[in-house]
Amino acid sequence: MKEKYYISTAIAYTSGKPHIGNTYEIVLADAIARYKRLKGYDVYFQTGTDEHGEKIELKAKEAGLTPKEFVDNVSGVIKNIWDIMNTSYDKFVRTTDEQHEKIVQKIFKKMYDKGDIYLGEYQGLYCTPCESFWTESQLVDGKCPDCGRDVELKKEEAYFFKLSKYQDKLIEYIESHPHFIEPESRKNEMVNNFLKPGLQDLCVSRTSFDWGIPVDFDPKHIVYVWLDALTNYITNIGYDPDGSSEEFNRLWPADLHLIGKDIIRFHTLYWPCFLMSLDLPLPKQVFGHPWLIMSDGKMSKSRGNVIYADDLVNEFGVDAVRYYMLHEIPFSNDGVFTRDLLIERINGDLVNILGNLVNRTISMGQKYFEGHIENKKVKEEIDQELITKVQALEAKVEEKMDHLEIGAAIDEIFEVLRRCNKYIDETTPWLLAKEEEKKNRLETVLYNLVESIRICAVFLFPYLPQTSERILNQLNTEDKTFAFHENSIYDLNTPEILFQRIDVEK
RNA sequence: CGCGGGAUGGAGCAGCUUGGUAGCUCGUCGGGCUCAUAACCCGAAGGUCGUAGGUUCAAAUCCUUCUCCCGCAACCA
Repeated sequence: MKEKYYISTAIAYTSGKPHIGNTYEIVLADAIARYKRLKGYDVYFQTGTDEHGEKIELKAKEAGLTPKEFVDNVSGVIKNIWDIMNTSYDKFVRTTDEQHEKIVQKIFKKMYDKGDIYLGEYQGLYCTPCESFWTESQLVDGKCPDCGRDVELKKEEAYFFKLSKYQDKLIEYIESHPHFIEPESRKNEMVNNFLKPGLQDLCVSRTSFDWGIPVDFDPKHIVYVWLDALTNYITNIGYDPDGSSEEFNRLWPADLHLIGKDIIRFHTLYWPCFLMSLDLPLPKQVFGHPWLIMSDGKMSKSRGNVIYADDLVNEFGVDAVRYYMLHEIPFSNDGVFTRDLLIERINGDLVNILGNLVNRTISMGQKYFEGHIENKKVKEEIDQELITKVQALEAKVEEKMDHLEIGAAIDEIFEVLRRCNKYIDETTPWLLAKEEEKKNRLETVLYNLVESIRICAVFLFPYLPQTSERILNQLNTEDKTFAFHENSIYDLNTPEILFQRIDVEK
């Protein structure tokens, strides 16, 4: 019985087409999911779209569509980009799915019956023309940040969730599970800004708009979007207050919620409290990843610096874009996107180190042995250095991946690829080829290279799935194991260019 | 004094927990090689590790001051 691994991304808000920064998360999750599968886990990878809320109601109106028409379209656009990025999610969920809506209503009712949700009065600073509530910190010079007009204190009937009831239990959980919130700086923010001062009860219903899930026993209230959105992680795997499915019992709790650093609060405070209210275990880890930003700051339409992933894929190919996202963004700092840097990575890493190595090795295999390579075992000391490095790769990649240091894991693989290039210089196959009596030594050298490249290709699969398959295909092998085999037989295919060099005009 | 993170050769980063030759990638310069996508390999130059103090035989690493950058500060997602 394989061990399960449940990973999720946040569900994307269907307010518009996601830009490259918004696309980073699904690629990151995909790399982790593929890696875990490679390591033998039974992975369940869920993503999807979050489709309710006032903002969408407004956007739909602007577009002259019904909210449902609007989100059907945007959800499709998002799913399409996820597919263009070659991501291997198992389920794409939508908060407008009937089943989800039904369970959310049941969850709300269950919390209400339990006494964790109660009817109260929401008091806030309200801007009447904008029909929005604002917090004091959101105000600009004490005025509405949208229109600049005065705000007034307004009261409204609303349902509240008793966050305060679970506060101590949550603090205890966070303290006893030091890796629950990653990176650590985010944990500190949550603990210091929210938990230490004390959690206020959360308003979990709205009456100011209609596009959402109605509270079934009081339909003028709409379920708060976050209660609706967060529960997607359980409703879509078979949670039901009246009896959950076997699948749910197998998958829950999730192993990793991968989310943007901007929504840490919802996932590490509200979500755990909701789960405790439902008497469910908490997810094992929430990782608030950094952002991919432009060199001139955050991407936005008003700045005119928006870049979409599908455009880049059309120009450079999916694996080049994946490589950039996965390699350039550090664990806890934002990564900068520039076109120049993308081209530099393609030429410097994918073309020079990886593509050229595969190409020169296979070319020599064809040139000297017509593609047929066996291990003639005419060994020299220098071989072992390479082989040892290849054999150590699995543990090194694992160490980085366990800490979600994706870029560093990729570096480990490229380190071995560099070592292969060096090995070619050290063994000078073109000189061996000139002497007939060194033919077996030459074949041994090529064998070591081909086998090393095979293993690197296997490890590259989570990050560059297409390239990994192309390499294995060129090597004409089905062997996807990690170990360095001594007795394989290769019949190489003809070499083809993996990545085309990008010419930079100067 | 709200809380937290950061400041390391031209660029981007690692090292700091467990003080003791400052490491990596790119760039620059020089050399080698020719199997390969003008790719690959070797070598060199370049850093008072933000500032000022302290602890210590010894500090990028521990403590304190200050400066600058960034994130968070709840009912928008």
